[in-house]
Amino acid sequence: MSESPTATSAAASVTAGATRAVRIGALAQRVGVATETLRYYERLGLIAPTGRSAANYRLYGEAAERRLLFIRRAQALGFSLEDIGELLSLHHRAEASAADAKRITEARLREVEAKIRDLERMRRGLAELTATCSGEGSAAECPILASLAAPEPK
Amino acid sequence: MSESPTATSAAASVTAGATRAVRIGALAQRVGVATETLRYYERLGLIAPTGRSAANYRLYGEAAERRLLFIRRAQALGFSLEDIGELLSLHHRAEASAADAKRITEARLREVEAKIRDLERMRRGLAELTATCSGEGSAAECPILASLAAPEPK
DNA sequence: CTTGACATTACAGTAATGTGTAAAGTTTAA
DNA sequence: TTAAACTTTACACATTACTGTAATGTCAAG
Repeated sequence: MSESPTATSAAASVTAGATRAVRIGALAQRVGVATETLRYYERLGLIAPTGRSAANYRLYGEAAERRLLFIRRAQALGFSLEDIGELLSLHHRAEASAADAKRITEARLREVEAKIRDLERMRRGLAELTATCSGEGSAAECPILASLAAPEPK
Repeated sequence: MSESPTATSAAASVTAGATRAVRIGALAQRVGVATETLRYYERLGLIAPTGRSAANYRLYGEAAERRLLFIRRAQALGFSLEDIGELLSLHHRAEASAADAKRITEARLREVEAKIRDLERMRRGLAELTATCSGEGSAAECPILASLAAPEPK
């Protein structure tokens, strides 16, 4: 079985030409995610192996790494995996329009801004509470608990 | 069975004295949550019925409503139900210290602030992306997609 | 007496993004 | 050759805060 030029052996030794197919573990390590995550992304349709080895192992080309980096950057911006799927599909459908990508991005921006406003409101409320409580004495005298229990939350 | 002064009939008709026990549906409607939510809170140990009717229905006194309002106010400030459980238990344990409530509140404040910083970073990134894309042309020319796909996310 | 609204318990499902496991087969290095 | 490391599939579990369902029992009104 050692003379068969399977893609696996190519991954391990051949440095020539176009393809350097790697298995899932190697790809996962390169981009810093778990192999299970890659299979999960595959189920979601975000990424697929280029092919399979003779033993049915997933094999990935270089495009896979770029695709995963795309996913990570988009995640860092707060896009959901569903959004990311759309962005990826726009990315390689030439007939897609830039307007679609812009629409998705603006929608996400509005969501992020809304969430920031919510959290700012919480932050102000929490800051007020901590400011009123010296941390001394019993819970019965604690202004934080009193404020939460008050009939008028002000 | 009609002359037995069950708590249920008391809830329905008696207006005298200290107790106005209500069933789960009435309490839920008053505070604007679903009955399933109240049973869920009970499983978490956040609230318990004052007693049970002859037919084993949950019966709640006035304290229940105040307790639920406490929960809602704390939720609005971003406390998890687990945190809320702690705050509630501090609230009615006289020997508890105000420092505990302050510690929980400050921890929550720090989490909220951290989340705001994350979201601010996302907001800036998303705003930059939307600014660079006119929305005209094909996806191939879209600076948003180009930026996400770029080897250097800058 | 029947109908409809309300209650009970126990358990399964949702959303989002993974993580972990079992049982089996494959590849690599010593 | 053998052991360690890797991969496969299919499925269950983690988190948070609920929501829904089934099968059954109870209560008020007409």
